[in-house]
Amino acid sequence: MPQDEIRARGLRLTPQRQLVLNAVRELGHATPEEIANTVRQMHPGINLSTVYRNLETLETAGFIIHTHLGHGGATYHAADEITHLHLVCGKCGKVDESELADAKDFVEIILKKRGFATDVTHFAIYGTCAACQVK
Amino acid sequence: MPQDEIRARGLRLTPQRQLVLNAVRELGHATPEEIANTVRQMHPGINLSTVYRNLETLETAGFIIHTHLGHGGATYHAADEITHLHLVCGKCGKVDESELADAKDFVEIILKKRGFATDVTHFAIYGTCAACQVK
DNA sequence: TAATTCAGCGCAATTACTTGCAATTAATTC
DNA sequence: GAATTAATTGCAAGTAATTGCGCTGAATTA
Repeated sequence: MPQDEIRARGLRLTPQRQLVLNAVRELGHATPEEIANTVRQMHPGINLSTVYRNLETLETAGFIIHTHLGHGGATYHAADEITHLHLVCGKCGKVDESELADAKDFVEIILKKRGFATDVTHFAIYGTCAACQVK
Repeated sequence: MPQDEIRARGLRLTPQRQLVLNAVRELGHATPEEIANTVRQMHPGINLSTVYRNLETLETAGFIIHTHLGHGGATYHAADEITHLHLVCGKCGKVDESELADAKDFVEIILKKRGFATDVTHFAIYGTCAACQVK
């Protein structure tokens, strides 16, 4: 439970912040609009700018992560639920998954050659899924 | 020269479209605003919505690519100039590069295990650069 | 070259997202 | 529990990006 962790970072644990984090966890992949709608079920008067600010604060603190699954807006998910790589088909938009271990050698090559510590959980991999390659 | 290629896809080759493509090539990594400013040097009255639409059309047609280098807006670059992976440091924002060949084995694993054909040129790799790891 | 077609344009409206600021309130201290 | 501090909020304004629509013009055809 990150409530103490939120306070440990000098942040306030406000009801709005707790609700935004809960909504991100509950929804899995979610747009800011979807998160706001979920939060409004418990807190009807919450302002959208409050949701956006909390999303940014929670991401900076490491509790959530955002990715751009295709063009347009970002989607958010809880950081501790990242257990797979996201494979996003550019043709049909389907999101498949692959084990983090599949990127292990690749991550080591980049670290050795460039000194760059990759955060493989923080990006979606674009390409074409098996079904769309047939077309 | 993709002028014939643009027409081959049933698209018109308008002066505005040509200028947008030229601007993306000239600027390398560029935001829509930067692209619009460059285009306006040759075509002062062009509308920003025209720039946005042409960016989307050119990307759909495969001439340019956009990535989200960090939070916020996208940046665009010409598709045929993709020769490296982009390594984006989440701490200082610096963009480093690594050879496409470094992802070769990783791409093969994903294709074999998931049947997913990765387009490695279409994403930025997030993490921490060598300098920021020292901190 | 003129007529025709319809992709593309400019404009204004709209949507998505961010920011400045005064008021509120979570957390701390006494 | 009261006083204090400053992070956070709601609101309105502002910026970034998208969309609907009537008109324009690139490309085709005769």
